[in-house]
Amino acid sequence: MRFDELRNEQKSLGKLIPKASPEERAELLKKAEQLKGDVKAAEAEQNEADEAAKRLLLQLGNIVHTDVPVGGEEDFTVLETHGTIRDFAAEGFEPKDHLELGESLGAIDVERGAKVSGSRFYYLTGVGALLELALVNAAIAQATEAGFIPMLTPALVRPRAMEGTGFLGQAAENVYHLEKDDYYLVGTSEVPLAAYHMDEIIDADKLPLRYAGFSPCFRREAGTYGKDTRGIFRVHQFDKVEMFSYVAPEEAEAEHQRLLEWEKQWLTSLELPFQVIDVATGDLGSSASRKFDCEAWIPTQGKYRELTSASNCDGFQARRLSIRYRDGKKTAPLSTLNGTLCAVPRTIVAILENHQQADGSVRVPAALRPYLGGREVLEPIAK
RNA sequence: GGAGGCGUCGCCUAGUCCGGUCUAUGGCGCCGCACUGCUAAUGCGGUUUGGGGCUUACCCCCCAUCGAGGGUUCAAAUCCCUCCGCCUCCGCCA
Repeated sequence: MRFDELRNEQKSLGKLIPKASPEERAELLKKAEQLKGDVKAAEAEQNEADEAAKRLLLQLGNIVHTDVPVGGEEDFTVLETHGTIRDFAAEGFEPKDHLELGESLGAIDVERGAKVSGSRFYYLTGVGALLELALVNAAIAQATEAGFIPMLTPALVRPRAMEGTGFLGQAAENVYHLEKDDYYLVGTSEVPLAAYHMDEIIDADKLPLRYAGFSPCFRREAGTYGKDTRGIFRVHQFDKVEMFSYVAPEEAEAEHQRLLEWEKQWLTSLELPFQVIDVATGDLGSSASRKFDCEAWIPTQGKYRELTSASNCDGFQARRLSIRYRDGKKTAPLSTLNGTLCAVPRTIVAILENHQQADGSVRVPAALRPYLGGREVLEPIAK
């Protein structure tokens, strides 16, 4: 018999006991005692089934949008191209890579980063440190202007937050875990921003909710040995400004486009040439139904590389984190979306390489100057 | 790190000592209706969430839910254990 039926029987029996005469009472107690075992067994069975269903549900990835190109990492579709790639040959000099530039500007120190913390760690020094602060301030200013609420978030989170955002699936090997305290180091503020409204029901008229998170990001970069080993393109720790939206499901696709527009606005203001790609199915991860990346041109690599990424997670994270919205009488999972505004090291790479000049100096894009004390050019320092 | 207090269906709150009469009290807010030139006030009703049954739908019925999970018991908001969070005091610390 089902648990709720047995339980109903047990409850009605329980109501009779206090009122019963002594001899009736003994009889009832005997019956109740026998029922106890049945109830317990049925409950255990129900719990087991619930657990199994939950486990299976957590293994499911999001459903991919039908327009997403099918294939692996290389099978993306280019949607748009913006800006002009510089012809350094025509300008009469060979472009230096970001590390060479960064070192001569006194902006980047990877040697001491490696000495202190190991490979893929770095120091931003002098003008490099100022450049990060300028980028972060400019990005937060743009997001705030667009209506995002600025947020400084925890970088250590509980397992539930990590699991709920979908980072303990196939991406788990890239996540740092503090075993002693069972904390995870977030790889993006998407995690604390999504978990922010965990277990909440949000009134429909409060949507959309938009947050601009700033946090350090930690990535183990397991499985990327030998990839992007020079400089600060791929590192274990960096800072990032991230956009995060909670919207009604029917608004998700439009919001995805809006996030992309804000990313394009940002890269355009930095005067970087870039393309927008529709990421292929094999490179989506478990939580996104569709992902648009903005890739900036990196002169010394001769190709476009990912700077920002905007994902539509639909109800995937909301279901796992139990975040719903109330529209009239009905409550239903809402949709969550996230998009990079500024991942600092990669943005620095792109700025240094694209805006370098023949004498080794780097031109500061106009939009960034107010955040760098009006500085127009970063000059190499004497050794 | 040490000591103590606390966590109740939006918010506040009764109930916990002493288990069954809890189908969780009352107030606020909110929603609906009534009434009144309008507003206000007043009256009546409703107002956690999830699952299941019935149903065109509504209604209604059942189960779970008193921070979470275990345990004791015929029976747990109430007793016991573990964990989480908040508050107060002490210690330490940017």
